[in-house]
Amino acid sequence: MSADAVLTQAIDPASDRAVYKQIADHLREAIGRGRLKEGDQLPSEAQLIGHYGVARMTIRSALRLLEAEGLITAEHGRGVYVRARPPVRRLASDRFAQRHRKEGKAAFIAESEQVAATPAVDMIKVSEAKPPAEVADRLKVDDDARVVVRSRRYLLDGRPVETAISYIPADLAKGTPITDPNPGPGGIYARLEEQGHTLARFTEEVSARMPTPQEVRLLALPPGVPVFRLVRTAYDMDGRAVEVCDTIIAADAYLLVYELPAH
Amino acid sequence: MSADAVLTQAIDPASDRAVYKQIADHLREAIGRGRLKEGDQLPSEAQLIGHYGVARMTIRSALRLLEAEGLITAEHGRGVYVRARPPVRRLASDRFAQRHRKEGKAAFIAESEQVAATPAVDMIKVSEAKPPAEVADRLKVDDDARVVVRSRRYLLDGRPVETAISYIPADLAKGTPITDPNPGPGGIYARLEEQGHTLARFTEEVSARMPTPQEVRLLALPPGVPVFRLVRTAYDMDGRAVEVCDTIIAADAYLLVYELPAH
DNA sequence: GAGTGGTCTAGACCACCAC
DNA sequence: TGGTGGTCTAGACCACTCT
Repeated sequence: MSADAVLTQAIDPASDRAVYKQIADHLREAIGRGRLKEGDQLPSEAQLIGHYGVARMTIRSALRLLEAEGLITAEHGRGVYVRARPPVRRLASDRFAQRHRKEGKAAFIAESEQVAATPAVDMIKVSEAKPPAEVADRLKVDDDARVVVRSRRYLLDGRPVETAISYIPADLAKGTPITDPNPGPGGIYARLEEQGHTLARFTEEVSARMPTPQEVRLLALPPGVPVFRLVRTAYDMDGRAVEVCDTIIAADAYLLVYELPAH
Repeated sequence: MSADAVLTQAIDPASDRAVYKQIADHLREAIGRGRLKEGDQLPSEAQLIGHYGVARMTIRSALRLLEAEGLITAEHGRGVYVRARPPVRRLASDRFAQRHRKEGKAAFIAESEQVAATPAVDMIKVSEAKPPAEVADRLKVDDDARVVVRSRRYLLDGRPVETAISYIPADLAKGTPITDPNPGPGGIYARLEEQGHTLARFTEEVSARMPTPQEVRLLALPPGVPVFRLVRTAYDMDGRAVEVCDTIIAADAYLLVYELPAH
């Protein structure tokens, strides 16, 4: 089993470094050097206790450290495994370009075709409310203006990958399918353009942090995986902000690619 | 003290949820609702033990959970505090635009002026080596081509904020100050343009993950803070990749802002 | 010196999984 | 049923900070 290949080092009792950190160092190094590969099972807690001659909590402290670093996942009743990184999806900065909407496909649908996965959307909720202050700022509307709030979750092959909440000024959405759960072909951007609000540009604000417990549930996130938060604002040809979309995605599943001007 | 305002709830022994998770829920809620504000001290472990009537390890499990979420930091001998978020620096997508180089200022220097902080660079190392495979791909050179490797760390007001490693094809750098620790006014981009490689565009690939122990040291990162990794490739007017820069920054200190085309 | 968090022990019982 | 990880107890000693 993997134990023989991994359990080769011993604790240095003279070292100032805590025993559990030394054990974590050994395991991290085994993963880094490829002695433990993605999906491999680590030695069990009992084996680690036997090899290092320490108490169980000391072993568990080491494992929790590596879990928080995103290197391993513990599976109750089965064992501890080297975390397998999910296939990475590239999000290109032109993914909202008009040409991608011409065939009546919303951005998420078009992307999912490239990775040959089955897209789905669930937990769709549409309501009208006052915008959060952050959103009101970006839409340049009053705090007590009304906005249509569209929230939903995206899935690929049944696995949740993204949550999103869109905010559209109510006067732009009223009387259009934007207020329906299903906004029709091409998504809400197509509907906004039909209303004369041809999209001119977007800004996207990217941050990253550890997920909230709610996000852990919604995206089925393992420990040690941060999330990206993308706040995208869409502007029409008149420079008016017509939508703000607040998106949360698992950071280990995405690579964001942007073009920067040099002039 | 804060303890009275916080220690108001009790464990539900009928709940399936683990006791330490319930305690973490209480404290997380107190932080979320503002009963505990940034920088506030949490009740001590002894106070929490007394209030909840559980063993110390149970309290510590709850605190470690919140620490991994980035909500609190423990300070040895002092107490546990609600994590204060550092001031956020905006990195705009035009930060490498040529106009910002005209005054002889490298990007980092120009940015630091906007936040009225004192910039510094240390740990500068310049060497020549074979590029990592990822870099060779982006530079479109052979794996055994030679590149100049420039690594350094940036600081604001003495606090480390960024590490960066640049890779420049050796034939572009030879005989220029690019191989010197100090590349001169405007940085290496100014030197490349002097050599006739006027910069046309950049791509930036953004990922996020938990930091390695080395990154924790170099950037003085607290637990529960992910890092951004930015891999930027610079292209000249002929479409040739002239530099790849691999940057690590603390995710809690940065907001990345990009412009997306709509056409 | 008093109070704080950091590490570690040696047990216990439970829940989940695979055989 | 045996092995796995998840939770919890009741201690101990240590290192750090502040007064």
